[in-house]
Amino acid sequence: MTEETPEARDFIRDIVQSDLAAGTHKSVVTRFPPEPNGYLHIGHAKSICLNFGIAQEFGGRCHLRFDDTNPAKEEQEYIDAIKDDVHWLGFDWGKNLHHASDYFEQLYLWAEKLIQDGKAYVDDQTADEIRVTRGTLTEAGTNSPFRTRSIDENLDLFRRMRAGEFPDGARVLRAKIDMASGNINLRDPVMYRILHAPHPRTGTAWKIYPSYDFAHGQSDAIETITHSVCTLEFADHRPLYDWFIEHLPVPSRPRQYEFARLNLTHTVLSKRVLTALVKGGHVAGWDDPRMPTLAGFRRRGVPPEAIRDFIKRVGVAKSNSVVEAGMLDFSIREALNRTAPRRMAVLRPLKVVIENYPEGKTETLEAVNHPDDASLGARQVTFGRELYVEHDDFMENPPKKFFRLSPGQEVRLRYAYFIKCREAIKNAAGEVVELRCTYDPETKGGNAPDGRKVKATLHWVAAADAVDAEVRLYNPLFLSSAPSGGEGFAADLNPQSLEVITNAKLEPAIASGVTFDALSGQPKAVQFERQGYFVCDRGATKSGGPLVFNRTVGLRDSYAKAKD
RNA sequence: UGGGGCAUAGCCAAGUGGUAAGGCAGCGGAUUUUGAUUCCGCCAUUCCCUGGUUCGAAUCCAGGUGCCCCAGCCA
Repeated sequence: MTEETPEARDFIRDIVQSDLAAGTHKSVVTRFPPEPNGYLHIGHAKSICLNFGIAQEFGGRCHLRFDDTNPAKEEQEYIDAIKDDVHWLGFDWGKNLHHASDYFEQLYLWAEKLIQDGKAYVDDQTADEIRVTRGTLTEAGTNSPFRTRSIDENLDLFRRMRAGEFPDGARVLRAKIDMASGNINLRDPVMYRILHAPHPRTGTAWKIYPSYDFAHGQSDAIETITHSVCTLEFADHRPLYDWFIEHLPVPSRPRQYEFARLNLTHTVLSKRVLTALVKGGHVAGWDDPRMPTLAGFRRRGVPPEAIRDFIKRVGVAKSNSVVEAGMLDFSIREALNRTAPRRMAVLRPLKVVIENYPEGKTETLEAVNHPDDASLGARQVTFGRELYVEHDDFMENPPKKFFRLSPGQEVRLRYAYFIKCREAIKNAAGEVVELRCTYDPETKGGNAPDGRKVKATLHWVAAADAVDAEVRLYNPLFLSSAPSGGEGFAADLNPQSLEVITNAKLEPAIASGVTFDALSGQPKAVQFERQGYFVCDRGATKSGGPLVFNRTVGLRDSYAKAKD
């Protein structure tokens, strides 16, 4: 029934497969290593799907490992949110939850070993001095005056760094590699810095913290990670990754592979900018439905399978690319189309009075819940003399290809009757505020016994039992398709990214039964016919107040497209 | 000659010497009580450029060009 996009093939999976075939590894072990300094976004989803996906497909395992080596930026809130999001996306690390901080003691011991081997030294230079002596992209650096310190002095100093004897920034531990290397990462990289900051997990136990470069590869080795997959910008670090692994008695030999990170049009996937968006109040939070965060997508009603499908379609390669946001919309619609029950909701109501329908009378009509899936059943809708239709579905002076309501034009009200517009009533400002129509009682259910056809079918809601709701429509966060994410990013923000409609009219069956899943409490997707997919926003729906719906994604609209 | 990476359609992306997959978008057309869905069909004589090797090159060789990343005690 559900058609899965064919299994992805990519250069990383090819490597895994041949390593397995060659017996290099008996099973594959990967890891997803987020730093808990922000929420996960769809770019992380690519890494999650890759790492967990490989483990699943090849019968291995994938660890969740927090790369928590910088307590100055990391917070427990982010750790919790990341775990939630990975689970929501559909992956499970089982017992394999790890933290780089679990290995602080081992890492420290290995640092001492490097000192003892004459491959690391304590540098007393200031950060500025280190920067200057590192050289430039085209000129070699120069050796630190402390580079030739004795092993004993290095050991003593390093132990005193750990003991907290020195203030932040006073000294660092550096690997002794090559200040003239063309690869700047090899110019005696910093392994440890002094940081008197409490850590979310280790508290105040440590006064020094390992750098990414010294922590990551060794953590991989400790966990017997076979394939350490990361993004392209770390390719330059691979020689350093290998250098530490080669010079240390680590328990396994992981290999690093790099792929191109995901970029999406009309948004930004940089933690720096996303954090600024939240902290600057440009959005309502990390889970604002306009955010490209997993939390944002979830709140907007995007099902996790849609994100997985999208990631699968995008593929994995090494060339930088920017994927059109429309491709994600496609995956979302495809997932939702299969499962979302249909309902009628009028977003911008225009009152309709059926003049030849008896005053005070109502009747009940049957409407199917899904046109292609009878198992979803049917529900009853009320029809009466006064109705609401979509304001956009009426035009007083329609252009050629406008098939909807206009004076004298007959259309079908879905599941109900044919109606014909007799007159449009306007207010003092000349705006159409009400339509006077007639209906054909012979067309009950929506077909004319005489075989005549109409060119449009409209959704509608009976005034008698319409339920009021607020509906929030979301549009791209940024105006330009490729926002720079630079300093002035705020000027590029789309002022129309959120449209709030406060007077929508829903058929009552929306309020009862299709809003939240009884067991999981998750919002249930519903299609408002001819408009799009929506979910109830529980956070915004206050008890006693009107329901609040978020538009997940609109339906394709070839008419709107043809108009432009 | 700093180091590293990448160039295949509007956007992704296969292809690894045998004559350019697939998806998204777009464009036609059929079906349709959602201008939705579904279904059919079209959409690169050419793979950044220029030479070369070869019966044969997107794939191999040489030389160019363009774009991305790196000078945090961030990851």
